Amino acid sequence: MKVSELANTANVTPETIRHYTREGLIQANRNPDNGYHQYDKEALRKVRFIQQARELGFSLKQVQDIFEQSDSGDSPCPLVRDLLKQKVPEVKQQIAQLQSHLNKMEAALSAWDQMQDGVPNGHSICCLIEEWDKPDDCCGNGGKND
Amino acid sequence: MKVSELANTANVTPETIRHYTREGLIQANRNPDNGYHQYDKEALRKVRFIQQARELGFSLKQVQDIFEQSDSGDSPCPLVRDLLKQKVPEVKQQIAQLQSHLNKMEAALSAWDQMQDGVPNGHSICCLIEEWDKPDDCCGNGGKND
DNA sequence: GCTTGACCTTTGTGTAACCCAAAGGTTTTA
DNA sequence: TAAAACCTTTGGGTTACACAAAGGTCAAGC
Repeated sequence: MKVSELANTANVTPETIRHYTREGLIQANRNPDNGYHQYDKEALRKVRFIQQARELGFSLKQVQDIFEQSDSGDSPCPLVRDLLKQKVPEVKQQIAQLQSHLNKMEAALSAWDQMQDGVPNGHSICCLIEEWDKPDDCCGNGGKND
Repeated sequence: MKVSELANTANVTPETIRHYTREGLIQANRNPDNGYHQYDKEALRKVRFIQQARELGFSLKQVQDIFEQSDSGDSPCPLVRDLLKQKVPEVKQQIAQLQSHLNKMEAALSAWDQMQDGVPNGHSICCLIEEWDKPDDCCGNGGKND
C-alpha cells in the first residue's frame, strides 16, 4: 500500500501516516522503482492500534513504548495494563471536571435566557464566566430584569 | 504588582503572566525606574477570568475576542453566550466519548484480572487496546485461562 | 561598600501531534 | 502527450505555555 491507500483504509490523513513513519511508529519499505513508501498489513494494524490508544488519551510516546515492548518479544500486556490503570482515574477526573463545567454552563445559559444583554459595568467582564455562583446578578442587571 | 506577585495571587506561573502579556490579553505599565512590568487589579481580574474560561475549554483567542468586545464598550455577554452554546454540545460529546472509553478500560481491566500475562501471538499486539470487543480472547490465551 | 541571591528583562528554543505549502519527481488518465 | 493526481523531502505554523541564556536590578547581610 502507498501512503494514501493506507491513510484511506485507516481513516486518517496521509500526513498522519507520514508523521507516524517519521517517528518510527510504523515501518515502510521503499519501492525500488520510485522510492515511494510501501506499507503492509502490519502497518495498518499498528495505525488502527494507535488510533484506539490515542482516543484513550495515550501519547505516541507511550504507544512507542508498547510497540518496543512487543517487538522485543516481551508481552506488552503488563505495560498496557499499568498504563490503563494509571489512565482510569485520570479519565474519571476529566469526566468529573467536564461534567461540573457543563452544569455551570447550562445553569448560566438557562439563567440568561430570562434576561437581556447587559453592558459591562466596570466590575465585571462577563458574569457568565466570571461569577458562576450568582448567575442572576449578571451583566450589570443586578438580577432585576422583568 | 510585579510579575511574580500577580502570578502568585492568581495561582499561575510567572511565565503564564508573561505569555498573556506578550499576547496582549492583559496590560501592564512599566515602572519608569527599572522598566519592570506593573500590573493592577484589572489584570488580576482578567487572569482569573482567563483561567475560568480555559477550564471551560475556551482558547486564548476566544478570550481575546471577549476582551475586545468588552473593551469596545459592547457587552461581551452575547458573544459569551454564543460561545457557551457552541461549547455545550462539544463538551457533552467529549464526556460521552470519555465515558465510553472508561467503560471499555474498566471492562478490559477486570477481564484481565482473571488471566495471566500473555505473549504476543503474531496477530495481536495487545488486545486490551486492540480488540475491545472480545477482552476474553486476549493476549493469546484464547480465553482459556483457568 | 560589596557580594550574593532572588528577581526582572528580552530572545529564542522546545513541547505534542499533527497540518500545510513549496518545489520537484512519478504515475495515471484522457 | 499533457494534465491531473499522486509521491518525495524540507521547512514553517499551530496552542499554551515551559525553560534556558545573557544581562540588568534590588534587598539583605557582612
